[in-house]
Amino acid sequence: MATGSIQTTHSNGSDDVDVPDVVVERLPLYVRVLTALAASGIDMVSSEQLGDQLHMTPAQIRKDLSYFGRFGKQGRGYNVAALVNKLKAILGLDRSWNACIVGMGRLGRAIASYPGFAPEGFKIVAAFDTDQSLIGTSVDNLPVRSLSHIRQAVQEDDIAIGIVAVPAVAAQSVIDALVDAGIGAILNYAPVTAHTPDHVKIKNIDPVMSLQSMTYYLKS
Amino acid sequence: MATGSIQTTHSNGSDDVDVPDVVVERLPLYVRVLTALAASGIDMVSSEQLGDQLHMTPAQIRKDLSYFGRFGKQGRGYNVAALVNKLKAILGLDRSWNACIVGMGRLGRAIASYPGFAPEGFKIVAAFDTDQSLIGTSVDNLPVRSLSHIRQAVQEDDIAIGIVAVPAVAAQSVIDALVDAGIGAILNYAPVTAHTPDHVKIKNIDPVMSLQSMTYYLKS
DNA sequence: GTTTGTGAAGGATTTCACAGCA
DNA sequence: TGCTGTGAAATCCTTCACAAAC
Repeated sequence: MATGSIQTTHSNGSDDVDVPDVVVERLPLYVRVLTALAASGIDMVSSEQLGDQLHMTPAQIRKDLSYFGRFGKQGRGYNVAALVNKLKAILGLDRSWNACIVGMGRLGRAIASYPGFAPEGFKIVAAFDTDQSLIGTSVDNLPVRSLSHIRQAVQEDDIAIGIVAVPAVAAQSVIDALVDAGIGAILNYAPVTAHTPDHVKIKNIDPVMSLQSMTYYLKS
Repeated sequence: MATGSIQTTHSNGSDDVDVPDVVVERLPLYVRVLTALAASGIDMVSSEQLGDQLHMTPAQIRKDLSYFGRFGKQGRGYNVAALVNKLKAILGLDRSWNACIVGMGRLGRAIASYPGFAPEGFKIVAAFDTDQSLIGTSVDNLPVRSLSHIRQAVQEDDIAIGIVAVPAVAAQSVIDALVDAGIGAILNYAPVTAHTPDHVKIKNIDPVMSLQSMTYYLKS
């Protein structure tokens, strides 16, 4: 809030809700490259330089940013540190988020052990399964609990994100349970097209499907 | 698809390869749901029923399919078995593909052990790393080789797909090496925006970025 | 001089709506 | 009857181009 706070001149004070999803999905990209630039000591950057790094047009970057405010200065570009902070705040990355994993088979354990979440502020604070032989065991000091405790855990531990790593056939019912427990977002590793109500975001991680569309271009 | 087998009635006489990427990316979704329908003994399906399953409009499904031919029958819908076979052929999924993994740290080993690739026809036939302490070890009977052998291996083993699981800082140079070795497609797990020439497709798997865009919608 | 922010233009994708066929 | 395939319309997204600001 400190330096040169620029109020959006659009409408009211709260964030506009008509930002296209595609724009929101690019913001983490900007955060990442800006963070790298800041780490290498660069403090101003133009949309053209950002476009070179990200292989996109400067106009798109400027347009994207313009949905949220005016962050640049004509003739100079953007202040790297200020912009990265602003974007993190817009994305809600100026705080940490609690997540749980459902499904502690091979995949769930690999996700639980993945060291990339914590440095970005995503803390895995609970793990669930329905398999009695897994319940009570621990993975990286994270005890595996019965799925029947999920509602209580989500509320007690302020869990906003559910990570689904169960077999395809179980995924929709697990997702229903997460929604019912009051989760806000789901990262789904199960190879299914799952459905959530409008107020719950879901994103799928599906390497097989990614491969299956690339083979189209593998003319041989 | 090779030449000839699909004729479109478009006025433009030249062979049209202009199927939008976004359409190609939805085809694996259709293959998956059609495969499930076939397994449950259903042999005809309408675009409306498919739309219900996939949460998309029937018109979009019909439009997507129309890029490749006329597969349906008015009043009846689509023959499930015939359509899934046709789509698999279009995507190149009527054969198997060899892949290699570069980077056999924690993530690379998890990918190598993932049992979801082989049933879909993606065979991981080689693994590479630069770490001398890993080279010579095996993961699930897959020997880890020196990255310097990659060019030879890609050609000898007919490897079309490279899976990148190295740290961010090493990713672009590994990708350059894969391109140089003659790979056709890359599945990149490293959190970087990497660049490839136009003839090499690349797709990124980045769970952290997926989370970072969902938090935008979690602001309470 | 440089570069932003943004209306307008252009392009891509989705949806509509209905002719045509089983 | 029911449903596909597809031009046209509508919507969404990207790029252009330039006034304004530094």
